[in-house]
Amino acid sequence: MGKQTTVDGTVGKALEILDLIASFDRPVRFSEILADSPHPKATLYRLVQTLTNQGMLSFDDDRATYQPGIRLVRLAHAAWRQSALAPVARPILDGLAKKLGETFHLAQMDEGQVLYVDKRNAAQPIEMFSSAGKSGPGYCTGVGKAIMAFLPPDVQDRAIAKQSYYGYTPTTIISAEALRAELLEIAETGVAFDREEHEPGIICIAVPILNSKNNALGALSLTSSTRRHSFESLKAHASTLKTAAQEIAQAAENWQFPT
Amino acid sequence: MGKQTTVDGTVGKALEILDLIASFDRPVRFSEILADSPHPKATLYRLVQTLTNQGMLSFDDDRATYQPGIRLVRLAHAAWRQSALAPVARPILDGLAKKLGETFHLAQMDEGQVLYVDKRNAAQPIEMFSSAGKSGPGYCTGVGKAIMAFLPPDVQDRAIAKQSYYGYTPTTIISAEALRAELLEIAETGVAFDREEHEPGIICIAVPILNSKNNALGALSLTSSTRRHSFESLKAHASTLKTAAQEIAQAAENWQFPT
DNA sequence: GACATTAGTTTCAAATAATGAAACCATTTT
DNA sequence: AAAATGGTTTCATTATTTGAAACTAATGTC
Repeated sequence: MGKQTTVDGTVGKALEILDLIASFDRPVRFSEILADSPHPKATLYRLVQTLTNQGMLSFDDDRATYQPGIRLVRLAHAAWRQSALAPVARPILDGLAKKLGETFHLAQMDEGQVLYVDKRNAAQPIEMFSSAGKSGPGYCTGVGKAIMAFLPPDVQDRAIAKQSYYGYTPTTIISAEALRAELLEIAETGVAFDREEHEPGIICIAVPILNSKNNALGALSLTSSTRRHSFESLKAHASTLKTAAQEIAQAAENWQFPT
Repeated sequence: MGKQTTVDGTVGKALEILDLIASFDRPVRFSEILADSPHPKATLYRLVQTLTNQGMLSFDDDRATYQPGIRLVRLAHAAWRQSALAPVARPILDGLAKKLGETFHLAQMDEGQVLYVDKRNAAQPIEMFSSAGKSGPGYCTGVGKAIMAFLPPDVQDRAIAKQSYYGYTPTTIISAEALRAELLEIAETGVAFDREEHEPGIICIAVPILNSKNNALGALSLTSSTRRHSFESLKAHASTLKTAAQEIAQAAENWQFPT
């Protein structure tokens, strides 16, 4: 009878509020949160207080605004270090960027959303959190499709269902059926493309990083613009990317802990 | 009667567990968490389940282990972007690193702990989350002392009380009284030093980043080794650092949002 | 300067969710 | 086969959360 709106008691509600506040992307006043939240004033008030006490939100006394707190950054550090992929992939990404002078992304998937966990750009110095931690849609990015194509059926179904299918550009995939068809093809070839589906002029080739069961742990992509590359010239990098992805998978698999 | 052990209901407990799991710094099994937690099995079990459902923890099916989840990384991205200091300080840090070819840290304080929010190293490319998000003790680092010296009395008292005073090296400050004395001095001069107090051979000079009320928003430091620098040569950078800190403070203060 | 409005905080009885001892199940060990 | 370990579920009890409403403080209006 209808979908469970995912709340998981008080903790769920509190985290929902965190998300909400983060989504504003600027300090917000209590009343703004209230307007966007389903909770009554008093309830929200106490929840926000708790989060603030806990350092998950920080409160600016002068401006009376809330924003995501610094405790999150500390926790995320632990998450990142352990997200099997990012740390082990670093040397490999470095190598790719140095050798090819292109822009590479390492991404994982979280609830149908692509989460970039690392990025290399031979030209500019690395950006910090400003790019790692960023997230984007799964259905219209190379990495997103590469990952989705190699997900266990049930997880894949959920991921497909969670996409928005908003038409960013004329080539964006705007239906679950079309996405399913493309995922099948990607599962065959092991390579995904972004054909200006998210942003005009931006194209990319992506390959999944697969574990021993052939499930995607993440994906690796080379991003470029239509001015720099044609699809043919992108395809030329496919095997290099595949090799790198395999190396990363290998390294991740081997990265076990002493017992 | 006795100190409130900071729990804030269910949400507090859940976050405590997150911290606990993060502190292991490797995937952990349920029983390991149980052993280190004050909660009975069933309670902990449900809490961990909730956190996993919520993506704050991720569960490895094969190994039956938990680790900090990827949703944290996404949230932290928002936190970092908004932590008034880090984004506005970027160009200034870049400039310092390029000009002086030294290692710089930008840090804030969270509950008496120093949290590094950015780092520049002229020699090597920037490390990502691997250094940003890292945290360290406040009482034996340059940035920690620089910040603590410029905290409102009540906050400072709490920060002083929360230090461990573990003697990392022979020069480590190992009592609250000694720390207080040094903080007074730092408040006078506006400059803090780490005299190999945290790690042998590592020294640093740090200055606070102050808001208009003379309270510390964070601190900026130049870190080096005893081989590269004497204290005198570090001191020579004091005014450069102070200027940079002022610029950052200025930029942070001005960084308001359109109304 | 009184009056109204908006924004934030507190109260308290009712509703709900968290608790944890114990039982249970599934593996692994002896 | 028996015992132990590790994880999961149950359910009556207990404690927390809930939210309508009352309240306070600050700001705006006439």
